[in-house]
Amino acid sequence: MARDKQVRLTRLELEVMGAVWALGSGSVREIQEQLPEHKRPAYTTVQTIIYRLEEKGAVRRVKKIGNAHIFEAVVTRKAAHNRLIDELLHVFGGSPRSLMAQLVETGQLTLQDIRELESTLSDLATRESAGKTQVSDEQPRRANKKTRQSRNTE
Amino acid sequence: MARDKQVRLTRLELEVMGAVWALGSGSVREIQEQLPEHKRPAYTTVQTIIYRLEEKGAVRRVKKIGNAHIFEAVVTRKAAHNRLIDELLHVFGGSPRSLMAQLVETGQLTLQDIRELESTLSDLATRESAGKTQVSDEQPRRANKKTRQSRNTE
DNA sequence: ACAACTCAACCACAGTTGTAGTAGCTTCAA
DNA sequence: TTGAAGCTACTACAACTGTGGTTGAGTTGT
Repeated sequence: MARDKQVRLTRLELEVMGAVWALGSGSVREIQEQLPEHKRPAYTTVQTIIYRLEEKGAVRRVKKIGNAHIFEAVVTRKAAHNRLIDELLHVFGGSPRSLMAQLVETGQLTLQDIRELESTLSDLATRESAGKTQVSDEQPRRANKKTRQSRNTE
Repeated sequence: MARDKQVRLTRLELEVMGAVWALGSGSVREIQEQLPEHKRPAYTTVQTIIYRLEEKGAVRRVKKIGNAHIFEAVVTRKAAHNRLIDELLHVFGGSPRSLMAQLVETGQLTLQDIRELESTLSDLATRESAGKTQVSDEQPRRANKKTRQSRNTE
């Protein structure tokens, strides 16, 4: 459960959060360098965004190494993604189905994908009864022994 | 085919476009009144948005009734939705699957839904071979004789 | 101990968005 | 033909976004 903080993130903020999530934690410099070189803003731009994210409560300073602050995400990737989905769904009149339909229609989702999802899912539903199972947040292909500490809040 | 105009729409603009799509065409007043009463902006606010949408090429004036201009959408609902999906997908690392996974995880999409979609889809795929089939954009339940002129661009 | 670096803090600024007021045409009913 | 009502075309403006410069303090190798 754990009520997640609801913040609206802009495009650039999301981009930066992406870097933070990928890093786990890091300095502004590290975060900047984590961003793809082509669309990599100036150091101070990233810094500004980090500050704004901090005000919004999306990241926080955890410690200081040398004279550099180390930041980490407060808002989880999942929470942020959820927010986005909700907004998208709102536009779609709240129907996840029409969303999916369109994904299919544009070929972004194949029948194949759906079948896979379905089987994964029904498996999951079955074993659901006994023991908590966590659906992985990302890289659903590599089923390694869980990427980092993924708490229930994540 | 038919290359659709790619415009970025803001939340409010989308809201207004929603009204325009729903109406087919209408005056600023009609569009305003089409919006849900709770979040209904002032007349002039809607007017401003319409003007901006016009500049962006998302709507156009089709005629004049009395002294009121009648607007209609240039950008289709589908095109706009697609744009949104693409952006969301970008955030999700381009994977529609993780998007779906999350929809499922949050219970916004049930196994049931997926199965239905799957069967609808495989049916469709089968008859695809012979004759163009159009997956409906909205209200998939009421199969009435097409809501107005829906051109191939829609 | 100091020069060379690196960061943190601020500041700036234009473009976008949300929101709406005002002034002045047009129309329509009397 | 006139006045009310409805519209259009402008204007305003604050908050939010994207982008990055400047300045000065902290850290470090030599």
